[in-house]
Amino acid sequence: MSSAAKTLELLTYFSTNWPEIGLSQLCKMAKRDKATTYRHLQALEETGLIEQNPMTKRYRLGPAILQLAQTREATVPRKLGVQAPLFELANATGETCHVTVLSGTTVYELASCDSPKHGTRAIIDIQTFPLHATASGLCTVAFGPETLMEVALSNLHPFTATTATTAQDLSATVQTIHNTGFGRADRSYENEVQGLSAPIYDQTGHLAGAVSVASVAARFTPELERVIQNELMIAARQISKNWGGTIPAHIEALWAKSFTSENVLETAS
Amino acid sequence: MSSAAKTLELLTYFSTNWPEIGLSQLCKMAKRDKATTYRHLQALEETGLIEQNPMTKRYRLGPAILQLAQTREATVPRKLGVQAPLFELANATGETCHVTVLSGTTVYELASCDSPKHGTRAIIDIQTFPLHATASGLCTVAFGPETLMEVALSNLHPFTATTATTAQDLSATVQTIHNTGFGRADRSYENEVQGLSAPIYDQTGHLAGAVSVASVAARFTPELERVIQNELMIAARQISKNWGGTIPAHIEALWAKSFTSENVLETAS
DNA sequence: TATTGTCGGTTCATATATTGAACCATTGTT
DNA sequence: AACAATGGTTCAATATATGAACCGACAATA
Repeated sequence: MSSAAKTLELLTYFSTNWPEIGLSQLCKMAKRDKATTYRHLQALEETGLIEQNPMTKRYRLGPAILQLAQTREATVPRKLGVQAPLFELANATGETCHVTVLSGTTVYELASCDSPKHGTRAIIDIQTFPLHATASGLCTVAFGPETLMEVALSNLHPFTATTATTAQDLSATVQTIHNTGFGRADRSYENEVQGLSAPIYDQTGHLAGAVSVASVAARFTPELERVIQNELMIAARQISKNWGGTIPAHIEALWAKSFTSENVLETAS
Repeated sequence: MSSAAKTLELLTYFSTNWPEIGLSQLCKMAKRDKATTYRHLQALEETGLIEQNPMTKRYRLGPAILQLAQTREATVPRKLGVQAPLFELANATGETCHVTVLSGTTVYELASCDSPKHGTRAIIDIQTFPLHATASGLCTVAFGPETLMEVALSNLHPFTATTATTAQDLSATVQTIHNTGFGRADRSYENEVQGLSAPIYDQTGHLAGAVSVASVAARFTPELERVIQNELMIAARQISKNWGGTIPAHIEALWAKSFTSENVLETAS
């Protein structure tokens, strides 16, 4: 691992839950030497990516981050095209929704939206989504670049009893997604969460991310699944459009088939 | 210079004007070796701070930036407290306004706001503000930590004929600011731009940044200066309040004195 | 007030990770 | 077909990162 990578990795320890971290604390978290970590922090501080709270002496993310974010969003306006469809999706399904983006071989959360409908909600607070255990991750593996499968296989951490932990499990799960056009995670990341997802595309024509609904497993029914799938299609199409892309014909075909072959009788509300 | 610092420095080459940069191009800009730069870019890509446009093979800022920005703003909600006062300031003065923040020994732009009032506007598009040549920078030197003076002295780049290029010049300029409570840059960064600024404070009680108005020098009059100073005080107080701080009494005293001793006859509109 | 633990920060000999000239493969141009 | 770009890779030389031990400051404990 390069020194630069180690330095950058420190940034991932800052979150809304833990926004300020002292030197010693960060050393424990990152399992690094104090002197090394200190120098790394200084490099980050020089460029403004972090700053030291003058009162507590602890470190927190710095102002340069905002600069960069402005540039990023001005260049590749992802978030802008996500807000409205995601809000719609949360309202229509009554569940917590996420949009993730694929960058390299990592699935990042871009935005999320809670629905006020239910008292209990599925709350996921992670910054990167495991490829093999979440609906978004699985969907990305299924429709993203092939190399992702290897990456997924290299870390089959068993989150729950139903997490795919063997190459066979995983490839079977992904195969199902290939056949239906929807990502699905049956309590495979958290015990009480049922995930469904759909792929998103941008102007490159490649998969750019995924939109997902995290449903509380206890109230998950075939009817709700229909509703969610329907809303996911709408959201995925809209976000793809906003990102300058379209859902490829073969995915649309899968969705159409999925809706005619299984529950023909009614189109979900 | 540490390898990590070199890596991070690459991020500064991305801007809204130049959002995508190829490997060779970046090497020229940063005056670095290709192999080195490539490895640095890979480290940045691993953490999602940049990503490679799969079409053009060029690099651009990545999605992780947005993550971090969310966390930063959730932790230290700077931007939120700036928008409204800055908009007011731009409207009231009819000029382009900026808010800068001090982090370490660097003055970063946080937000800016154009006024639609005039056809010609002062447009400043930089990400960091020179300490010795801009109203924001000078204001920060005057009221920020003392070490800033040394940093300012270490780079007295002559932008225009009136830029302070000697220790004497600079310390005289800063002394004036100490006496008036307003930062001032008389065409010292760009020939046609007259800058005025006021300091901003946060909950630490230390200077946190500055708010500034960049006026087109051709239409700069004593009356306009009065108006701008008045609006700057309002904006600086409001932003400081939003950031959990207040303008220190000694600054308020300077402002009061400035308004009673010089132009007693009228309080600027 | 002495003791102990923890904090942020620093030092320096050791050794490990970084470096860059030269190289390759691909693509588009003349 | 030769040329000049591009992005990407190799390997010996060496500049750079590393971490155990250290320091001074602070807070809690006794």
